[in-house]
Amino acid sequence: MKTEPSDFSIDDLKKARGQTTSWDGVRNYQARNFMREMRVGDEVLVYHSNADPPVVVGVATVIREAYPDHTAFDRKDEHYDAGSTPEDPRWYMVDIRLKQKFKRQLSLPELRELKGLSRMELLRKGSRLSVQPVRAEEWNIILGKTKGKDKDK
DNA sequence: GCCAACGTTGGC
DNA sequence: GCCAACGTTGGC
Repeated sequence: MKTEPSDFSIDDLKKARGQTTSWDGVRNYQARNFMREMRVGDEVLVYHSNADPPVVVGVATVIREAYPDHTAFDRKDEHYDAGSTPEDPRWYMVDIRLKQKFKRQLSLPELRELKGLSRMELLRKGSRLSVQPVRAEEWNIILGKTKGKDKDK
């Protein structure tokens, strides 16, 4: 799951009540569909986009499955969508809780150098999906790398 | 700040 | 249904 740290960072998640947040504001159908596939207990990588450098910063756990994103109903919200109503919601969100903030983060350039990630959605040219699937192999490579880096320090 | 890639909108 | 115009994302 991508987030712009200037908007909501992993440190914001860490400071949040219960280290928990609802992932509202997703306004892309594909991303929404991936969120609807999430199940309680699923783990997600948290990624800082539009950062310098962009980095994978940690892991969070899904603690509530998809439910209507009420920010779409709020006229004053920047993500308001008149096409989404409480009776017939178009947009959904999940709740996640911080599991782990990496001591050493993995930057996008570092990810590109890793073997076995060439098919990863995040690394595809022009990839903009803010919620995207991660294959088990990719997950293991990334987590293994953050552990290795932790030891190095 | 630039711009490529992508999604959405709306005229036809 | 096509596609040009437009807006957004996000790396660089």
